[in-house]
Amino acid sequence: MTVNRRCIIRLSRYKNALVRLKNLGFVKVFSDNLADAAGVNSAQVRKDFSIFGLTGNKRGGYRVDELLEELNRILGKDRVQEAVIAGVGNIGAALLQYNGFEKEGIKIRAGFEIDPSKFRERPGVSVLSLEKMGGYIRSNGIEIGIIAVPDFAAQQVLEIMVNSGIRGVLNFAPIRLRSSSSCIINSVNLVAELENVIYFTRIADKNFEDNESQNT
Amino acid sequence: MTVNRRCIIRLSRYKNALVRLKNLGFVKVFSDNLADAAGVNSAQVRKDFSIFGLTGNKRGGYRVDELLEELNRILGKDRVQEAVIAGVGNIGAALLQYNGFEKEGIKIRAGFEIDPSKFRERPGVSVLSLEKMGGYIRSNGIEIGIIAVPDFAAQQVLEIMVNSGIRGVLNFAPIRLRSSSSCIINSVNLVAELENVIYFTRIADKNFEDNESQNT
DNA sequence: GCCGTTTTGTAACTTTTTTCACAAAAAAAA
DNA sequence: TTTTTTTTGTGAAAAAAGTTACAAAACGGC
Repeated sequence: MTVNRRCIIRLSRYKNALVRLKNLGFVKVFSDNLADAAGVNSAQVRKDFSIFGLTGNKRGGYRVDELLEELNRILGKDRVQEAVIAGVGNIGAALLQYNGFEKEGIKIRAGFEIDPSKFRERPGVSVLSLEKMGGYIRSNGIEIGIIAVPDFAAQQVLEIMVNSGIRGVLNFAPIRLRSSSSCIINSVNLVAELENVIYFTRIADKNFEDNESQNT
Repeated sequence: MTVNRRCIIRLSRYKNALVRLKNLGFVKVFSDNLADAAGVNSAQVRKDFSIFGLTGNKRGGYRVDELLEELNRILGKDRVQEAVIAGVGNIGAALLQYNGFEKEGIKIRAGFEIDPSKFRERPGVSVLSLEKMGGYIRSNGIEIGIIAVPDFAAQQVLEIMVNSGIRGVLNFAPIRLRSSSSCIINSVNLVAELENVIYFTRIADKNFEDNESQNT
């Protein structure tokens, strides 16, 4: 009954599925369809919806339009969300230009770097000195930050962000960040995610070999 | 007692923490230290270790060297893991050059694209036509794939990968991929992760406002 | 060598998350 | 209109994940 990280991730998935269904001309949708698209049980879908008071019609399912609008509202899409990125290396630069965010109403306003060779003024998104980050966040009232600096610099960058008014952070540095409760942190560790794939792939290989040897 | 996704993610974190501790000159480590570094309970650490038969010494903790070696073995670091990337747009290009993978013994061998303007032969990593992907995977015996193509192309790319011998995939396309059980899929949805941050940030703001209005 | 202290390993418990199952509602069919 | 069918919404049950708590072991000081 509580709203947790995974629950919100599921809402994002339902939303994505709905956008696709809408583009295909669907007008209504059943919990079953969304469950399938999100890879969960249909009761899970209905339960998630009930948490947020999203209701459908018995036998009629949910109206795609309405549901999409509600999900967008819940996920904060009723206004453009602005964010900044610290660290414009490989990952940071990619995110700075990534059109997936813009499509979903998230606008990356600027990037900040320590390496001057990466500075550049651009029409939409500038890359500025990391020293200017605090001031930028404060004067533009930015609340969301993305950390894509090396692990040894991440905690310090976080502190600048939080002190300047950032309330939520998506962190790509492979280290645990500590923050006051006033700042939400969500970490994505790309290496760990790939190690995860590698682990389960090898396990599967092993099981397969085991099965084969059993068959002999 | 079961090995699940989160458990392996934790192992990666313990491993990262151990590397840092080793560089700081630590010779032994306690479950407490690792728990702290990974943001979990110390019993969780010991339980995770017990699943894999990793033992320490009562009162003596764990030897950093040994533990690191064991974790590396479990996570498949006893040999270089090779991977290919489909889609060399923003995210794909960043991952192609990301040094975090190489540092952890994961070698991205090639990228594959549909857009010829992105083709290029490079000393280490070439970007080739997507049409060549199947052949490349097969002739090099690659088992791990990274999908960074747009959502509408992802399922098709997955099928080429699986048919060519890929056994595990890290997927960045914001769509649910369906595969035979012979291929492990782990999806990272960057927009959903950021939406997650935004959601909880707004909730926190709301609670804060609520608290303030209570104080008035 | 003995004693107090610290830390592991794990069994039992608690909490969280997911699934099952079904009454109630509503559409469609008869 | 009545019956049948389908699908929601939600308690209750099950499964999974995480925490507590403590006996057993091992280190260091005396």
